Amino acid sequence: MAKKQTRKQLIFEEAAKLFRDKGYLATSVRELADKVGLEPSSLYSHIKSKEEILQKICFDSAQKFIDGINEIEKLNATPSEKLKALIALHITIATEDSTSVTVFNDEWRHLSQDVLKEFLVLRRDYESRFKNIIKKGIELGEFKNINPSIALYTILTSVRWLHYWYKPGRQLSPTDIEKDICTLLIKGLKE
Amino acid sequence: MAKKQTRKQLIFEEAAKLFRDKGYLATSVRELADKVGLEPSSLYSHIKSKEEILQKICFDSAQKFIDGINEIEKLNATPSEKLKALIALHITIATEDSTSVTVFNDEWRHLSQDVLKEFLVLRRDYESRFKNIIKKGIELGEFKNINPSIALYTILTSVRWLHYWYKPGRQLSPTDIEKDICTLLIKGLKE
DNA sequence: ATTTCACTTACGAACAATCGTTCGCAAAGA
DNA sequence: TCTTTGCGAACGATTGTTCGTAAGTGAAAT
Repeated sequence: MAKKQTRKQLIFEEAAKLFRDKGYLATSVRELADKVGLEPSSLYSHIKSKEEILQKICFDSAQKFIDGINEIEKLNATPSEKLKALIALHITIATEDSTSVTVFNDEWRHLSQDVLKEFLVLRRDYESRFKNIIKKGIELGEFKNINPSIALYTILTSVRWLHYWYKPGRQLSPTDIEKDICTLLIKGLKE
Repeated sequence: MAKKQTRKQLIFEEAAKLFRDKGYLATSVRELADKVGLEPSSLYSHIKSKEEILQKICFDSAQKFIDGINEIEKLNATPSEKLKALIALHITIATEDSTSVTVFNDEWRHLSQDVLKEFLVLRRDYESRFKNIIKKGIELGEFKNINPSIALYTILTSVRWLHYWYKPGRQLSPTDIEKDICTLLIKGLKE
């Protein structure tokens, strides 16, 4: 039982790495089997399909963001503080689960129709809640009167390069990175 | 001759759209042929290979950015002004060539080894020149003392969502968008 | 301690489908 | 007549997955 969990886990981990490095479509089941040390057909004792793996990665990652924003919304804090917490959340997830998050960001569109629809609902909901925090901040005069969608997407995507640059063991810690990105987005680059 | 150009152009345009919507690997030559109104084999009277199309899209887009930064570097302007011009450049390209730029951003990694190497050289060079402008701004005290790489990548990627949100005919013009994004990145969201 | 039994895991072979591309040949245009 | 363009058929390669079967595993029964 414990061993089975380990094998299955290994498959998902190696798959995530391959999806990240080559993309979902460019990753073959045979290649994955090779990484895990099995024959292709043997994989199917552990997984239902190749797409099942992508689904798990995408929805697990999504859940992390949702859990995060759930906590942040509960906070008794100003929009400024909540926004900072959100940026911190994204950076934490991007540095701690860099592999999965890259796949989540770049490969979700290869989900099959039904699952894709589910996924997009989650995403739309998340974006809407994020946007509400921005809107609130504008209302209260904490934020500049910028189009909320523009602010939302600029902030959302401005954290999406991390996986490609950040390597654990870099001189800069996630905390340092977080500080700089927060500064840039909230106070601007200009001195 | 004119007709040939038109046909070939049509193929590249339809291919770009398909690559944007489904990804390079998920786009089949048969599907492309269908869009163009030809049989698959007939495509090869106009193109050398499927990858040739991807190459053209990627390098043509790259050239636009390079041309842009060439002009900007020549300007007798402060780093602040140059940065603004760079952001404007990215937004202009993203709104005017939204299709190609999306492919350029998301599909370059499917270029074959040799060409990929070339491509990455161009990109590294561009990023380095962009970063130098940021560094200069920090030196002169125009910009905050943020890690230049972090500033670079945050700015670079913060413009990459446009293709997904921007549709010609939206209430917001590219100029409006540009204004908001510049404000956000340079002066920050905080009032 | 040994045997039995059910269940999980692994394998080799093969499947149908799809992929990008080639080839010989005909039609069309200059 | 020569070159360009288009087509149908087919190529070899690769794709995700299935199937029958054998080996391994752990608990229950002898």
